Amino acid sequence: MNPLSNPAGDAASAANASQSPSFRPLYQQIKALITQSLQSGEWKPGELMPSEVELAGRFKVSQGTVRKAIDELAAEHLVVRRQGKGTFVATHAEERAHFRFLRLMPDEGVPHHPDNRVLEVKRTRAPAEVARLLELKSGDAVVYIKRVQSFDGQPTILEELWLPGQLFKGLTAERLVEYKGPMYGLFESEFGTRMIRATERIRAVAADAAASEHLHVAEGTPLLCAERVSFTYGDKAVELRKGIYSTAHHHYQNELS
Amino acid sequence: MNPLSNPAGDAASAANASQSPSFRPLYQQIKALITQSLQSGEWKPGELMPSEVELAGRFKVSQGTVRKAIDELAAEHLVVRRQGKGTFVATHAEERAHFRFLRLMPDEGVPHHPDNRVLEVKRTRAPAEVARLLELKSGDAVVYIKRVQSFDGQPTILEELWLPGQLFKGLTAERLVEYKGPMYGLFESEFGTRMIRATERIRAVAADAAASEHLHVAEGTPLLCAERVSFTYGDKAVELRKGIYSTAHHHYQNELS
DNA sequence: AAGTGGTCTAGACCACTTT
DNA sequence: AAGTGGTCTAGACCACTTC
Repeated sequence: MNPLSNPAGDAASAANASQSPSFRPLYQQIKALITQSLQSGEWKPGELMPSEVELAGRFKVSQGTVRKAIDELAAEHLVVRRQGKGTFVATHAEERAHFRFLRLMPDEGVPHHPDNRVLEVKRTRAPAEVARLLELKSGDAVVYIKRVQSFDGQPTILEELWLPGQLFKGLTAERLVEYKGPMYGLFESEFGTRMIRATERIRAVAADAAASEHLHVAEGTPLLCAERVSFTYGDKAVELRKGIYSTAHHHYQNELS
Repeated sequence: MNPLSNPAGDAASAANASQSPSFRPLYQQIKALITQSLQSGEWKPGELMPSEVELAGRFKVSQGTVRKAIDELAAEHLVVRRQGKGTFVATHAEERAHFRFLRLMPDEGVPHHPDNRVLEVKRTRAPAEVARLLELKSGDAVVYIKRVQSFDGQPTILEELWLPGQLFKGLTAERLVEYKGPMYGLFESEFGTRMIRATERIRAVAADAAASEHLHVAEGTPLLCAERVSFTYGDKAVELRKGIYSTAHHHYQNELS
């Protein structure tokens, strides 16, 4: 009640009205506001964000509260902190940490001479299964991509992607081929859709005719099958990817922690 | 220099002597001290730890500094915080989150009626490959375990384990069978070795005769092969596990975040 | 009522980067 | 020198659990 004896309590009480049910910490609310600004593109991937003091002033809270909000955003890889420089919006473009979404590693060393060959890009209608996983209606427009990734000249990954047609209107084979760097970099810079997290389901399958042809292995060869659903802000599914990995000289690397 | 104008600077300066090179935050040092106490067994898995105020007193730092140290330990799953109750040493025993190390999930629903059948337990000498991954000398004593895990009566996982002989002296088939709950619970309560994190390498392989027999699949069937190295405190490798998973009705679940 | 972790603030100083 | 994030402290109050 008394600003002098409890300046902290004021802000907290004002925002939360001290209601026990539906209580939400101030820093969570600030975090949500910052996330909205990220989503709306007020600060674009790779750009410098306002400083902590600046944000504290804007939201009328202490720097410590802003700090805790940004701490969580950094832990979720939505922003990157650099001491002395500032806080930056995370980006898939320059980010060396695209290892976050590329888990297939050579048995020794690091990926060498990666090369992408686009086999097909077309606009079509979502099959039932795809629609279900992307939370679309069956028959909605989707972009379909099929490509092969090679390392050291060895074809290693055959993958198919489905993207919501509405979000990726101008996506053509040309732009896909032109673009240098990870595909998620293209998605975020050209189509304003940033992949935040993904879930994968991994199985062992036998090589079918297509896999045999593109990965240069005998039909029936055991291969890894990774089915990925990627999400953007607000846990909205925006990519379905089905990858077939040859694990003769590579493995799927995972950390349990 | 002046305690009145900078009470905070005092503790920090005293500990770090304001040396820029080799600078290490106070809370990191506190974290290391607490980790030592965890490792030494001063507080055992499942037990209640001293409160933050108590620890702050012991280490002669502010509660906020202890708090930041414990925050990181909680993020690494070494301890668990419970509001109103206190901070507890994490345990594999009651921990429902043994999903952290069991990534194979049924295609629908959650694991049902799990059942473990121990096929073999023996003490032997480490093969070169095993010794290398466990950071032992080739020929050192190891415990070898082979078992099959079933879900809903369906044999699904065939796995082999190698453990350093020195750490698991009294480990027999009987104790393994008697023990109810996850194996890591047995390891931590009976042998004082707690698994902290692990790395896995996943491949697709063809079922050999053994896999075919124990998992009831035809020879040549594609199966997942997960090679895991687990680490305890101080990043010391203490388990090598090679699992063969049938992915007919299950998949390896992974979160990319 | 007492104790615990959780939130919030204000202020000082440190480490790092740029001007 | 100035600005940024990073550390540390002290103190108040809140939410939750237990007595």
